[in-house]
Amino acid sequence: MNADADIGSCTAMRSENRVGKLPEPPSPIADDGDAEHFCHTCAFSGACIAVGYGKKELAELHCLVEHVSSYREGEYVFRTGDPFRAIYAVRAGTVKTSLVDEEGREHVLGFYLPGEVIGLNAIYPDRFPCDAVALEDAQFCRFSFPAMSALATRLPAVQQHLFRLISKELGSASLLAGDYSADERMAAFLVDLGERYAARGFSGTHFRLSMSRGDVANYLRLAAETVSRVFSRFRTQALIDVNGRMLVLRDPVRLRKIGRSLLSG
Amino acid sequence: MNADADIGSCTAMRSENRVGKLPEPPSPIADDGDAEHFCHTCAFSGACIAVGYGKKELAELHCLVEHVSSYREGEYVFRTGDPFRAIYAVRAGTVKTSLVDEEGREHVLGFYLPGEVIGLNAIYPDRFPCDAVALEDAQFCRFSFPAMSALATRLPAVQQHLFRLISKELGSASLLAGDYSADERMAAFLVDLGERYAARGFSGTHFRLSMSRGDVANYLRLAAETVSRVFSRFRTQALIDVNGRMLVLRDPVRLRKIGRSLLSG
DNA sequence: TCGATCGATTGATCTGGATCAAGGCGTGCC
DNA sequence: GGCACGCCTTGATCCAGATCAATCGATCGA
Repeated sequence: MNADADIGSCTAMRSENRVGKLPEPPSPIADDGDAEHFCHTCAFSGACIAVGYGKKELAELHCLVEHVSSYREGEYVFRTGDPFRAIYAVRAGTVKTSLVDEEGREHVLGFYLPGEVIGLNAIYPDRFPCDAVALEDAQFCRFSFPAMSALATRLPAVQQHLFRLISKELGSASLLAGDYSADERMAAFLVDLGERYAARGFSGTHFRLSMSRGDVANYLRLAAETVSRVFSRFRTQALIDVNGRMLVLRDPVRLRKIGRSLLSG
Repeated sequence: MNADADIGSCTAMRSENRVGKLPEPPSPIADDGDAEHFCHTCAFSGACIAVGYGKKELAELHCLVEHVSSYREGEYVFRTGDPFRAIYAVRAGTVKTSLVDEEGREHVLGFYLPGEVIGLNAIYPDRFPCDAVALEDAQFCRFSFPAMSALATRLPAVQQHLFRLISKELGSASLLAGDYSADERMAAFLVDLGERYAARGFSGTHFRLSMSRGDVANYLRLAAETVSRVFSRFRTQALIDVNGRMLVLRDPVRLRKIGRSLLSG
């Protein structure tokens, strides 16, 4: 549904999601721990790019990571209009991308979890068409896009990966553009989030929403009150447990059924 | 707004749009006429890829065109689930892409004019995630995607072009996913269509809608009746003239203002 | 400890656009 | 020519979700 995209995966993560019922889970971090000893700090030694590439590719990508940056909650990774130079792999934290239209209304484009990539929509206009804000303290690996393209020229696997990355995000965006009910959207959103966490090695049923109700609402094209109401309804239907931002998917199967039109489509 | 994308442009078109007030315009065809003598019939000799590449690239791309196909109105170029092998450049006619969800509801993803490319959203799933139907008799150049990728590996310009193509479509899809009123959507849609026609050398203010009201409605997430009503309202406001499917943008400036949140964003 | 502030929930009401319904109009076919 | 079928338009009504409003915590700084 959303941009479930990663550069080569960063999937070597082994971190356990220690969430039990509704305690605060550890802030997810994409860190492989070992696996070629890359992606340790994502600084010089890390590329957050592991699975699927050989050592040669790894070493090359490795050199691409220009810079690892940390941002505090609320800080901007980039802003609308900034010249496009690089894409960013989220290493820790969650990012929201959004744009403010001519009327001053905000439109949330997406939420990005550790292991996912932001900035791909900037390639065409050659400027960032949206803002990217850290919803929690976050870390990123910054990849120079020109350098990455050059590498892609030499390594077909990298090129292919980039194509797939953008194409995947295109598919997600198109789906979200469709006409669906509030329940369908919410269910699909929750299941999708769960699956993305699960893909990173975290719990797919117990997690913390790092964004406000307002952000969820905006993303799903709903009002914040509607999001609240749907949560309540889903709770009385034993589909989920919500406690503030802590969330438990109690019946992922039924949720998936509700949101099926938007999922895996 | 929509996928205003072309492979290298096909822009050498010189065809005049002979539409006066509301007569039937010629069916737009992307044909450069001369310019390296490519893209004549788009068969063996044409690649529909011209501007920006040197002769070498042209010659190479040229060889990529596997196949030129003609479709009658209503025929499918590809269907949901078909294995992804190639992308298609529209040479003539208009194409609608759409998907049918689990509930059986259709969701129109986009309309593609001559010079634009369909199939890019199939890269990731490696299958076409939607149907593509000719809304009028149409012609396409078919490019093997593996071959194109291989070429992109050798020719950075081609790679860059592909990245931009997908990224552009991603931007359009995200915009459309936002929350806007019926008027904003319609105005933006009309202006965007006009601009895309204009970019191909046709009139940007006098053109024929090749899709039904129902298709426009579905694309804009509205009911067909609403599209009709907005047309009527825009007409009484002297913004447009509509006569069946013939359309005149009488006040593009004001239209653009109405749809500005969705345009050039 | 006390406000103050901000986010979330819940209730009451409103409304943009959907849905239902009834013609009109053009086009093609017999 | 005339009929039938699709598409489009227009009017009447309905409803999902927005908006307005009130309350209830949390969190936080003084």
